Amino acid sequence: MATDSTRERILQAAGEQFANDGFGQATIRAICRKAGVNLAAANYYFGDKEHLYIEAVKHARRLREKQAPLPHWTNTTPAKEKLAQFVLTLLRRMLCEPGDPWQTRLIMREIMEPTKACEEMVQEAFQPFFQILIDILRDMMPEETPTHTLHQWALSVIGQCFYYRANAKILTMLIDGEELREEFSVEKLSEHITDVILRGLGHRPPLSQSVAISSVRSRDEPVK
Amino acid sequence: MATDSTRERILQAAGEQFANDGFGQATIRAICRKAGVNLAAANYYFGDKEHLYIEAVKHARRLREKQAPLPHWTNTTPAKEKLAQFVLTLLRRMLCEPGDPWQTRLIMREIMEPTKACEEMVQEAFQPFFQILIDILRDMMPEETPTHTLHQWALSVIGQCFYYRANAKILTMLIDGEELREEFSVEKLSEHITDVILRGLGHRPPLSQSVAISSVRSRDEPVK
DNA sequence: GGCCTTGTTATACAATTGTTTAAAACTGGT
DNA sequence: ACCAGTTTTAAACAATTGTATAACAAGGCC
Repeated sequence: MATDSTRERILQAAGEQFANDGFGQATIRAICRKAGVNLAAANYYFGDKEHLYIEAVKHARRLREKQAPLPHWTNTTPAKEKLAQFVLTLLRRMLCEPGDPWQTRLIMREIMEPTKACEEMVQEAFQPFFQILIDILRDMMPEETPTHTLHQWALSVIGQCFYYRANAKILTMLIDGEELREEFSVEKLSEHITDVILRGLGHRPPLSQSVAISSVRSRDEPVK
Repeated sequence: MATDSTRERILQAAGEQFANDGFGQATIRAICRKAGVNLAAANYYFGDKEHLYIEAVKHARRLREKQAPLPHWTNTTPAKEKLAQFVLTLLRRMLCEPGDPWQTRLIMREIMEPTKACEEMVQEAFQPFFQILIDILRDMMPEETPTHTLHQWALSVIGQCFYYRANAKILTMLIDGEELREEFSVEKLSEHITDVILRGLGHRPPLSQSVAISSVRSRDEPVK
C-alpha cells in the first residue's frame, strides 16, 4: 500500500540521517529528500521532528535485535559457553562487520545523550539483556557474592565490548591498520574479552607462571 | 589585559556550550551571551566557528590534564601499584566527582565523533597515555607476549573506565540509586577494575574456590 | 457523477543561523 | 591633545530551519 510505503521510507531515511548528523543537525528537508517524498510528508505522518526521532529510534532498536539475536540456551548449557556467546552477540550488535549500520550509530547517540526515546530502549532491551548477563555470572561466582560485585563484573563485560565500538575511530589512530585487521576481528575480540573475565573469575589458569615471577621481581627486586 | 580576558572568556563559554550542545547545536550567539561579550567578538578573535571549536577542544584537554595528573613514579615503583594508580587517574579524569566538568564532556564528543580537533588530542594526550599503560602491562606479562595481546589487555583497562563515563546516564536507569552512590565511587570502581585485570593476569588469587567447583559442575554435571 | 476521506504537493512564514561591515570606543605613545 | 592601532559595538546580510496552510490528486462508496 502506498501510505505505508511513504511512512516506511521516511522512517528509514530519518534513521540514517539522525544517525549521521544527530537530532539537531539532521534536517527534515534532507530526510524527505533522501526518502524521495515531499517536505510536508514527515510532519503529516509524525507530527513534528521530535516524534519522528523517537519513532526512528524505536525502529532502529527493533531492527538491530533481529539482526543479531542471542542463541537459544537449554538448562544444560554451561555458563562458560553462555558467557562466550553473550560476549560474541554483544560485539556483533555493536561492531557488526561489515559496514556500520545506521541503527547502531543511532543507538550509540541515545546512550551518550539520552532523550525521551531512551527510556523505552532501556526498558525493552538493555534491562533484560543486562539481567541475562547477571544470571550467567551468578552461576560462575560464589553464592555469597554481593549484588554490587555481580553488577560490577557484568559492567566489566559490557564495558569492554562497548569501548571497541565507541572508540573505533580513535583506535585506528592508536593501533596499526594491519594489526587491527588481523587481531581485532569480532571473533578475536570476543575471545579476548571472555578470556579476561574467565581468568578473573578463576575459571581458567593464570596467563603464565613467568608472569607472577615478573610481578614479584618488580615489587621486591626493582631493577637497579 | 582586556584583550586576553575577552578571548579567555569566549574560550571558556565556547567550551561549555560545545560540551553541552555539540558543535552544530551550539550557537555563537549563546556563547557570546554566556561570555558577556559582543556577538562579533568570537569571529574577531577566532575567525570562524570551526576554529573556535578547535581551540576550545585544545583548551579543554590542557585544563583536564592539569586537574588529574599521573603520580610520579620511580623505577622502584612496583607494576601493580602503577596499574592501580593509572586506573584511578583515568577514572578521575573521566568521572571527576563532583559535578561533570565541561572539559570531559567535550572530549567525549571528540572521541565519539572525531573532527579536526581530534588529531592533536590523540597525538598529545591519548597516544602517550596509552603507551604508559602498555609499559606497565609489559612488566606484568611474559616477555614473549605478542604486541596485539598487550594492546588488547590495555584496551580492556581503558574500556572499563570509559564505560562508566559514557553510560553514566544509562547506569542510573539500570542500577539502584543507593547502590550507585555506595558502591560505584571512583575509588571502589578503580579497585574493582584493577582487580579484574590483576586476577586475569594471575597476579592475584582467583575469586574463590567454590567458583571453580560451580564452573565444573555446570560444565560436566548440568542440573537435570 | 458527487462526496468524503486520505494522501501529496507547492508555497509561505517567522525564527534563527554564521558571518560581514562600518562606525564607535578605547588604548598607549608622543 | 592628537593620532594610529586595536578592540568593541550595533546593525544588517543571505541562508537555512521547522512548521503551517491551502490547493490539489486519488480512490473508494453511495
